[in-house]
Amino acid sequence: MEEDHVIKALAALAQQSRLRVFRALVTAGPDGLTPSSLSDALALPATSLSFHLKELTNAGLASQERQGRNLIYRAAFDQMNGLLAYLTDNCCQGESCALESKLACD
Amino acid sequence: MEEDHVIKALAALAQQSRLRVFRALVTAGPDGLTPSSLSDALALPATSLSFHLKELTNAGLASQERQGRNLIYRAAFDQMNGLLAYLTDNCCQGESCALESKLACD
DNA sequence: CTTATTTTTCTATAGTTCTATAATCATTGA
DNA sequence: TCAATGATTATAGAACTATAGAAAAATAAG
Repeated sequence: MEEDHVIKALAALAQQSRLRVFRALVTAGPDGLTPSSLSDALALPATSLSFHLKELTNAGLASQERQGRNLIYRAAFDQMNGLLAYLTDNCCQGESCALESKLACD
Repeated sequence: MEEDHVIKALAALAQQSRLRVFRALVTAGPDGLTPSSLSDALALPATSLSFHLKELTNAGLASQERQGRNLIYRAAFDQMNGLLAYLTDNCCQGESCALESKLACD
């Protein structure tokens, strides 16, 4: 993943409502969630939720699909993998991070 | 790591100059770097650099120590570990992330 | 003590983000 | 077509963030 893309993804997650939305999408798994169920679960006004879902989508961390009258949002697991890979590779090589992941595999 | 702390750390990294500064600190390892060497390496004005170092420090991702006339900044590897642990545990459980880390250990 | 060096703080400005309200678009069913 | 439901867009104001130059604080050396 490129630096610009990483920054967008980090910025997308660096906000309480969006981090919660993303966690909810991750927990929901491949089935995804509709805005209305997210709105109920997280007690967010629909209009705020829509704003944040758009941010997550623009950052590539969520995808949108229409099913009839509803939209389904899903976490983009591959993007999240890419983000984590970048952070472990580029921001953790100096010391304990690399060490720990090696240890975890012994 | 708590949600608030995670959000601060993500926000601290979600900016080009700061991500670069942090990467440089990580690469430098336990020796750390002075603001002047960072300023040279990244072509950042001292005043901007100071602002961003402060942000990283406030987020707990860097530490500061004085050595005579110079300051030494170091990456906080433990905090970065905590951040990565939170993201893998809370934002990646649904599907491939957990899977991949398991596979990596086989 | 004075001066030079390193780094931070102050101040001002420009730009971005978040939130809420109101209006609009898209889909379904009567 | 018309109304109802699900969701987004538009807009505006408040709060926050980024940048840069000038001034100030901390330290070391002469």
